[in-house]
Amino acid sequence: MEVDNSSPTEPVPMSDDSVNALVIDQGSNDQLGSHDYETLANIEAEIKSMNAEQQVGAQESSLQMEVEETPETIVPDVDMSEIAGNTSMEMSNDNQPKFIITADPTGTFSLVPEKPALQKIAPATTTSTMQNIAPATQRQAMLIVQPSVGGQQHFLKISHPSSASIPKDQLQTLAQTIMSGQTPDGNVVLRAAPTTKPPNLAAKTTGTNAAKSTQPIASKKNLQQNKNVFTTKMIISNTPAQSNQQLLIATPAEAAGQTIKFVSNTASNVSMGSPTKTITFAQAQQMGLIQSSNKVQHILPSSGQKQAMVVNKVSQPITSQGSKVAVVSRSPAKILPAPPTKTVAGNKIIQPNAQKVIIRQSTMKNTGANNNPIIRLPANQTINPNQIHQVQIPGRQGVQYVRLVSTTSATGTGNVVSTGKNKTGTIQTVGVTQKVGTQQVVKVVPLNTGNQTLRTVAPKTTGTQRILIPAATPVVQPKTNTITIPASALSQLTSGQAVLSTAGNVGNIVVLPPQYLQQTEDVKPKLQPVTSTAVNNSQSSSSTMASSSFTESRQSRSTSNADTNGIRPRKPCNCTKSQCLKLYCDCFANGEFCHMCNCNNCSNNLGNEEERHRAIRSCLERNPNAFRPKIGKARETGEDIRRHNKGCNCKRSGCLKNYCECYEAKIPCSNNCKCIGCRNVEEPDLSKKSLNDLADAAEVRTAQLSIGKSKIQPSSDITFRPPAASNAGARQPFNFLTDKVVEMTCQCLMAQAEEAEKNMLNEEMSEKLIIEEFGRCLKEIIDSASRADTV
DNA sequence: GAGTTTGAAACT
DNA sequence: CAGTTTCAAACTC
Repeated sequence: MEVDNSSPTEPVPMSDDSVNALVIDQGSNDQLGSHDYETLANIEAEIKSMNAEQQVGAQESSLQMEVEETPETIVPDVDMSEIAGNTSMEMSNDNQPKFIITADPTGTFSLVPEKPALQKIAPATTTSTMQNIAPATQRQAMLIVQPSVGGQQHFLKISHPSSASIPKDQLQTLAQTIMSGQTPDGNVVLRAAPTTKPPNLAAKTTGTNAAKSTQPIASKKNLQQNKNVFTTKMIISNTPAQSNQQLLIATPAEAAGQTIKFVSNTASNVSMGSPTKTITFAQAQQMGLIQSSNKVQHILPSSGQKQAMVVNKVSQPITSQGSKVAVVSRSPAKILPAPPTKTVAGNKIIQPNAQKVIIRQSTMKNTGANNNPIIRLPANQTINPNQIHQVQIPGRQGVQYVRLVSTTSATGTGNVVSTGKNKTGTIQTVGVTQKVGTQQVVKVVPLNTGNQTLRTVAPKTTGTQRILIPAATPVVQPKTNTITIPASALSQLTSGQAVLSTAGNVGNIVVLPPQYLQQTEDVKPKLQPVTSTAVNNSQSSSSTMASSSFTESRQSRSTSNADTNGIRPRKPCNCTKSQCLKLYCDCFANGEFCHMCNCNNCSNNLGNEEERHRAIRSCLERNPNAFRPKIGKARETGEDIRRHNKGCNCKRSGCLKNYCECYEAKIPCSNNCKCIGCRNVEEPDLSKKSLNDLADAAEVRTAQLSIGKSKIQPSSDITFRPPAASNAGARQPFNFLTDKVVEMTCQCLMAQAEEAEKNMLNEEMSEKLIIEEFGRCLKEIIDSASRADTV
């Protein structure tokens, strides 16, 4: 899996034995400064005594974001009105789906519906889960950036659960610490340090934070007046090494107005009306909440129903003290296709009415009935960023196809989006892949059960952030299980394919076009892409790419097609008649939307979703496996080999041109193939080599004897594969008597005859030599057949 | 870039 | 299921 290594820090080695998908930078010295701890502790103490504020705070904003290191969020790329029918300009609309990307104590990330997640951090609705995650003694503060979009005035608010006041200087210090990821005394603020400690033990940890309370700068009323509030939450724990520590760096708002709000994250019961401080954007900048314009996420008011979202993370200074910085700058993501009425200027535009996206670290365990499923990949498996992974999620019917997106951060995380269908409807999942030592883990969480698709968003020029917003509000609390993807399953995944519907034969398609992948030039993959022998199960055109650099290849190929946003199509199609709604179209076949293609009359886009879905259903009716990988794995001679599931039917290309799907996938033809005159055989095949030698000998002799012009091709280029045979009986020697073999055998015999004649041998001796030669040829053929039979 | 070849997909 | 047609990619010039 390709990793976006834009993080300024080196990844921390991950433990192999853990299910942890991600290990976040941690260390004893990776802590908040004492000053910050003091500040935070005070804040936390006040948070304890507050409960409702946080809920209100959560509800006030219709768009909540907790931005953390490498979130991959997907937002509706077009027509937001279509997605969120109930999304009004009122940003306080709470009907919008909200999701939180969480990370459990072990570092496994997942995207979960906001509601349950919020409950976990909202003490007011005390539940067992919540208590488990946010104990009353837990010291956490939450920083919420809420851009007020609907109103005329735009504020940057810092609300604190407590009514007590926070000295301005301390508030500034805290804010700076949070936003910059670095404390005034040089310490680096790290994201949660995953430990094996269960979340509910967090309260037992002794924190040293001492935060002073702040004076509210904005009232809750102000918050409510701010419609279209964009909220970024930052949860800070008092102890960095705490298992449930959550430190999410808020994304600063732009002048459009945001609110930074401290809300309680504890379960304490305190009356509402938590004070909120409201400051202007300029004030915020002054205070250091917003560092600079180019590092600030801009959120612009929506001017229409449609909206796009570009989220840009706050640039975090890199400490020169060797400390680790968990939060790094990210480039924005862009919703695609971009609404025609909107232009994304630079990388800082966020159009409102977006739905809530909360990215936070979770304190949930990664196993158990109430947890999100974790897909554990074999240690020797490498995740192809563009590959579809077939996942069977317990508790759900059908197969989930998970596509790993190459937005991996320095910590080796990436997100996964999938959709599937069960009896209750489509289940969309979002997961995060991470690499722990040699093991990769994908945690999958269903997004909703509605019959709606996820939208895609393309990152802008740099950065790996994605926004994922489900179209439907209904959310099911996922059953969390651990799923292991065997190597064989991985191998059956097809790169270039997006998420597909599953068992139901029909279903939504969640498309995560590879061209939307992060394509930072300076980013070096951390999780190495598959090797040529691994899981380059590419289909059709995509398979021609070297599997070891699948993404890069595609990128390099379409560099000229890169738009201003750096979004490159994986491989533009040129369909003219199929409307890109048939499998002729590679984009469609790969489950992707056409983007920057050269197709005519294209309907493979969001604007024709209905038509597209119909086409998908049609394809699935014809062939339920239509969207499944064509390249699978077969076990032969004790080892897994890749092979075309269906086999090719080449007749004239000799399976040595890219017309042949096997050849294109760089795999030898197999028994599944019905090709004629196949020469796409495995090189080390001894049987083929024997025949090759036979042909070689024939050619050499023919040449030596100058017997006309041999049609035999150079021996080095000749390999034979017996005619297609799907059963063992077909491996009989006579099946090897192809025309060419016969021809070459005759050449050998003729050469022998010529030689005998040349040597002036008598007829008897000549016959003897010829017969002996014939015997050798037959023996070669038989041996080849017997050897091939064992393969 | 236009025309040809090729084989998968779609159709009958 | 087999034969034919359609289609778009691969290939050639």
